[in-house]
Amino acid sequence: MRFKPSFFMQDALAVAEALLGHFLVRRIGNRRIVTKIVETEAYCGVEDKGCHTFGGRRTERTEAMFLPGGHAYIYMIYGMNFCLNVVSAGKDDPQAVLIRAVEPLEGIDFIKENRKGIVKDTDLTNGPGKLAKALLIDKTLNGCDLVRGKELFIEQNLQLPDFTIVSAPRVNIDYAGEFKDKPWRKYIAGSKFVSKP
DNA sequence: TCTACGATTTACT
DNA sequence: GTAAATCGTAGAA
Repeated sequence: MRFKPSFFMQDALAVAEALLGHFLVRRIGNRRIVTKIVETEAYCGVEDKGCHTFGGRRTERTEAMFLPGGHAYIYMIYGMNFCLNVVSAGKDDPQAVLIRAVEPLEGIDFIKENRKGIVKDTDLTNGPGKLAKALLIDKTLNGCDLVRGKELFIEQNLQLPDFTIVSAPRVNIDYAGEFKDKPWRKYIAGSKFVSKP
């Protein structure tokens, strides 16, 4: 079952926590990958020094973050990896949630083809660049609709179990000054599939 | 135009 | 533990 668009209109911090335990689905032709979101990071917009849109920066790269909540913001990092973000809050309020790690549920064979050489199941999708590669996510999906989309979308887990949410500082944003220690990384306690336990 | 560097991964010591 | 890989983008010139 899909979320209502209004689910993504909350601020990034709320969406980062609310997405945990729900499903990220990728469809390519008749192949299908289903994963569970286990780790996220909130990037809180113009106020947040760690965010690409800090100070209202609006460039070609960050344009997708200005879309209404529920769209995808995908960018290349270090010349070799892509990162998937879920745009949050309203139009022209450029916040986003970075999907840092997911747990493969369905289509693991397909994921293994995309992640050649990786043997351990827990190493397939435990990092933003890794999961992008595993789900064949690249810039062609930038700006796509994760609420109504067909190739890449988010589904509600109607049997969401109880779990504890751990808050921790975000990763690799040493340049963010006083924002670098904010506990805006969120993950499911005890999950074997998070990037940094 | 030109330059520096990053919301990372991987391999190697 | 450290470092290389690798290139689009932001910001400066």
